[in-house]
Amino acid sequence: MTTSEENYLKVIYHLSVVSPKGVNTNAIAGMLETKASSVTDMLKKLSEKDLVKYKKYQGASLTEKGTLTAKMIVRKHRLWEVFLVDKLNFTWDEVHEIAEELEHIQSEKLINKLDAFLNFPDFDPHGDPIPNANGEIKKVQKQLLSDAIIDVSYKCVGVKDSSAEFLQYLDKQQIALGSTFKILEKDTFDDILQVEINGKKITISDKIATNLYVQ
Amino acid sequence: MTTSEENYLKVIYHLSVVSPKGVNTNAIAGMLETKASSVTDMLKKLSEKDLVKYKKYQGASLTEKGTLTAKMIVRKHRLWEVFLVDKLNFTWDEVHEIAEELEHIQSEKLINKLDAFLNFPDFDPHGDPIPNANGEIKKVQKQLLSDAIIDVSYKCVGVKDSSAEFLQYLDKQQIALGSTFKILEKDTFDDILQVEINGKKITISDKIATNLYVQ
DNA sequence: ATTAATTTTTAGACAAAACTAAAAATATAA
DNA sequence: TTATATTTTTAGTTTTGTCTAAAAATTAAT
Repeated sequence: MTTSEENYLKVIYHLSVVSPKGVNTNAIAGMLETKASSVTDMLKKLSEKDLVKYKKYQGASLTEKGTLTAKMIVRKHRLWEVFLVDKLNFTWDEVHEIAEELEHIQSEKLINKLDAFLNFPDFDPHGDPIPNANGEIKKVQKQLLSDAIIDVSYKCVGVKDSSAEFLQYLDKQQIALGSTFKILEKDTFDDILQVEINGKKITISDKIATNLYVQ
Repeated sequence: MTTSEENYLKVIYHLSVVSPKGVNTNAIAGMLETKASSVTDMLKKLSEKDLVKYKKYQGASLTEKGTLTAKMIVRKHRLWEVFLVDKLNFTWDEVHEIAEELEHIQSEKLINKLDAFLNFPDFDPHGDPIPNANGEIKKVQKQLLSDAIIDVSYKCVGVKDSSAEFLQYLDKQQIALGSTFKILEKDTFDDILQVEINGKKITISDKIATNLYVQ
């Protein structure tokens, strides 16, 4: 498996959540910052290897083999993120880029020993679930803060957007995984929320509320 | 920097210890399991980048910039080895291969944080010195067991051959870094040694004695 | 000091993964 | 439903790092 092939599988895996019956060539190209023609070439190659189901003009989806492979890459990515944050004291906005490299290290023994060293975490520093060694993922009930109900208490369990900019904004607002939320007021016109976070009252825009998962 | 360029620098760095005035094209090819013609191509490229001093038919040596780059790769390799052994409980014969991949992860911040996490180790699991963030290497007085004197007490501080086979053989003989040695008898004809290791008397062949560093 | 052997370099080709530009298929709109 | 727009694929290049085979330079040997 080359790094390039792995990156394609990972992107198709992530895009399949929203397009389960077939991921568009252009969508893949967009995620990988490459051209559609390059994607076509790679889809043929991955199809030959029985990792991707691909019919011309019909988009791509992962085979069972491809899905498991993709999950193992995601597993590696997220475990390394936990390592970087928990053990090396990186902040949650710094780890994605480094994990993008580390996820391509091959040894299965390495990743299973790392998993044990980290005490078999279920979630990465952004609240995303970590597939176990069999590819099983602990599904968890969560909703966007924007869909939350007034006066009910919630806990922040994840972010939808995990860009460095967004994460740094959350740091500035002192919002982190585990923060407690209660919506005090919801403006129906512009969707701006008055929220109590960890006891403090602040105003939160719709853009933030639609990118925070609570429980 | 590509992985391939880094591997060439690393090999030239290691071979320079024995051929300081210029490393042969064939020697590099041998270490990298590639062909001499490929080496010539790469030497030209590295020379353009001012990492290698290269004159046709004259062999290659590292520039100052190339030396520092090579040292940083060696630093990464050896720090990862310490991590694998000390934190993930790998054995010393398992770590080289994995470190060959990990040494190409780019982030400098990562490696410095890893260094701190490991408490700034001076030596890797095979007794080889770890360059610090400035490329400085703690030089240490050591000699081969084959050059040791009868009836003097020594401590094992490193291995010259760090192949998995040799390391596994040492494990079987219960020889590890820190083991104490005393040569009891030296056969001048076939160079076989009678040695006391950690209090136990055993026979050691010349091949072993010329691959163990003591102090 | 020539000749022979070895090492190194050049020249030309190839595979992987990308690209551009043009053609083909599909989707959208009048 | 036909025309237009968009998406996807094909065809042909490029770059990186490798290869083989042949030529050139160096080293060793008689």
